[in-house]
Amino acid sequence: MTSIPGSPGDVLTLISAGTATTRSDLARLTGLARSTISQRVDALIERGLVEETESGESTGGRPPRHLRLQTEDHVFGGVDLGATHCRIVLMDLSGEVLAECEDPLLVAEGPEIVLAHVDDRLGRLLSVAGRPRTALRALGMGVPGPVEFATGRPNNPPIMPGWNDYPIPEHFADCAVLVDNDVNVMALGEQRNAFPDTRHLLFVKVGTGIGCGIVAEGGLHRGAQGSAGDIGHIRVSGHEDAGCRCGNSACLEAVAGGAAVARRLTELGVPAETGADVVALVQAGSTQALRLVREAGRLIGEVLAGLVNFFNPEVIVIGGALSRVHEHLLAGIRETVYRRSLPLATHHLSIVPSRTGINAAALGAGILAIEHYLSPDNINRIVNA
Amino acid sequence: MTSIPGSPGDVLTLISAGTATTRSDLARLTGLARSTISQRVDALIERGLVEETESGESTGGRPPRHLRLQTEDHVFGGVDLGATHCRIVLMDLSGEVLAECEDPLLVAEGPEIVLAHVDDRLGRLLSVAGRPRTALRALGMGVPGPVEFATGRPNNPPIMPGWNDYPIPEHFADCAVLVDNDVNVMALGEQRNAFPDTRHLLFVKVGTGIGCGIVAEGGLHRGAQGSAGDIGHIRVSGHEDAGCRCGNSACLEAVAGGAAVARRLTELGVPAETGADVVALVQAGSTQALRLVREAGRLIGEVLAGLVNFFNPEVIVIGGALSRVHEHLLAGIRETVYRRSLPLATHHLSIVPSRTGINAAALGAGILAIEHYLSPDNINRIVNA
DNA sequence: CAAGCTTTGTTCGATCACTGGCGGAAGTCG
DNA sequence: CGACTTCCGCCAGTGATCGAACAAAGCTTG
Repeated sequence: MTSIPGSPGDVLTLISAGTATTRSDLARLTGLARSTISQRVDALIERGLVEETESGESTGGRPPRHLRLQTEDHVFGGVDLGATHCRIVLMDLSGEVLAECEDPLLVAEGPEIVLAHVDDRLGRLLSVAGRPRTALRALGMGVPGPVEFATGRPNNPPIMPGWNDYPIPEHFADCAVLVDNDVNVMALGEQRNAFPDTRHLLFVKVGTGIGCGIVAEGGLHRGAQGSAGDIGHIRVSGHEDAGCRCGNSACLEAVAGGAAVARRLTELGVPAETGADVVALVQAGSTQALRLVREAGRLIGEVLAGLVNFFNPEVIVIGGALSRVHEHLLAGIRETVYRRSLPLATHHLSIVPSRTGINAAALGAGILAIEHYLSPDNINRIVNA
Repeated sequence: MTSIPGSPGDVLTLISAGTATTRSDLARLTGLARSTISQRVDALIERGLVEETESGESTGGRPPRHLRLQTEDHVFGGVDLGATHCRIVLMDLSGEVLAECEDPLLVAEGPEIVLAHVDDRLGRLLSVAGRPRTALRALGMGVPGPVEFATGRPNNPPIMPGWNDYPIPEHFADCAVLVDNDVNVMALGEQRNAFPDTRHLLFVKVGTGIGCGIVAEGGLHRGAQGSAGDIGHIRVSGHEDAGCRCGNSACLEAVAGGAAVARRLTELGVPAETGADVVALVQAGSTQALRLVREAGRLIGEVLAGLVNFFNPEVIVIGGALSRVHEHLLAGIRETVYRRSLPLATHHLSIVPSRTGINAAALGAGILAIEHYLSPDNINRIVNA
């Protein structure tokens, strides 16, 4: 029956979430008989999905045998494709990172070259971790542009020439491939790692551009065309003179993105080109850079204030290149959000810097892959096969 | 197992959605044996949830016996509580309206008086429709303020003095009561009635204030504190002088709400007090009123443009008092949204006037009640009892 | 320290829900 | 009018789940 829990997939979900660690736990939580649970767990162990650890502490009777995900036979890849870099992590079923690497790589080289590079590095990571290629179960990938998630095809991505409508998953045979926007996977990674109990979260990436990943009801919100979260081109007041590459003016990105801040710094006589330059200047103690970063925070805060009223998240995470000087950015953001949003929406709202940092996207992409593999439907299919 | 369909609840869901109308349909769709389906359907018929209509058209063999929701034994109430009115509809299990009424009623009279009125009118509607009180299965209610949906308690509602934290459901014994914000139920009603295939929809209510109901993945998004959709206090550019009752300035509501438009009309020498006055003036051919309504549309459009980028809905529905002159309001909204939002997000976006009109909230509230009653969990409980 | 208690996990017969084949019902088609 | 098709109920067979009894393993207590 619907939502009568207890299928192999549900049992595994409870184990993977850490909600249940013993057979008794599972029986209690699912309401199934202990004997049925034993059968299910046996099946999962036989398929290599679960393993027993040695007996744990007794609570007055026979000590339970703890269960956990089997971390040997299954590995997953998380790929963070940026405009100028490629970062890959290899993870086991529990989300532990087994190996990682990062290389400079221009996404503009086109899908053939870039995906061949990914394939090559995945092979190297597998051998570093000592796992056979056949252990690779699924691959998650975050790319810097809009994607039709169902098919894994980029949808007119502005900074990925040659990738439009390219069927990325077909490049990797015998392995499920999930492709999503980079900000989405960052949001997922941050929520799963740092805020597992938070059901509504926004992840704001402040780099050259500005984007936002949306977690609603614990899952990613991608919108009708998969373009949700594109907040870089929302209008901010009082900056009608700032033209944006999108053709409009006063876009958030055109006044508060890393490139925009760098340009304004240059105008003030402090030469800077990229967001990284700005970060360096702030860290070197430039008061002008600091002031502009804080001002950028205020502008981002103005947009976020509206989104807080609209979406009512519990947590807003700030990530991306500029967040390395997050104290100043956050100060500006908080200042505006708490002034301009409704008290009911801000009362329990936290605005925090990213905890997963530079790994956010790759980790999130890996989690996307793991969760796909662990989805009850998929597990039931595996067990019944 | 999870998502193996076929429980009585799932069967009923298919029948109620019109996805399946015969036993064979159900067998095909669920994958269960015909004999099993027959059992299930028998149980549903026995409980009075489903009934057979006479045989339909043959497709070359024995004609199927069509099934539909039993509309006699179950009725549902949908209550639209406004600041100054109370509208109630009585619906059967299929969503058909059996009776309705509307009375002036000040929500500020407080919960005791208002809910006693609701109770009284419900009784009258039941007798008009010729159904016993015991047939009332659930009650949905939309109220003009934020609500903690899980408990049905208003959460510091600004225009509902005396209602803060009042446990509305306790007022109606022996009947499930679901209380939500009025804009939320309007969004739900519009989506279920007019856009059943649309999974992401915004319903914007333009009245004295401005609010927004959010349908994401086919369900209502209420946010962390249930305050999602409160877009009336998002800042619009270029109106720093407009003070708002919330204490800030340049709020959307303070420049484009019905009261704000009326005030600006008065300043231009055309006396008006409320949104209704504005509507009357437009209908009477006042070019100044028309111009201001269109301008209000542009301001609303500016905010919506940002939300379209962020949320990426498929449909935006415009409702509320001012939408009676929707041609002019919509023209302004469309103008700005299509100019300021990203092409990918606007390409398949429709911006349309509400089809359910004045009944939107009451219908939506009724649907909330019906869907609660028809939820697979609840049906399984009923059938197994 | 041995007997009893508590909690965990397994075994196995009983049970119950689902299946799928069969036949009857109720139409269409040639 | 008979052959065919589709729909539906009946019923024995099957397989998954249950629950009671049992075994395991540590704690508790006299």
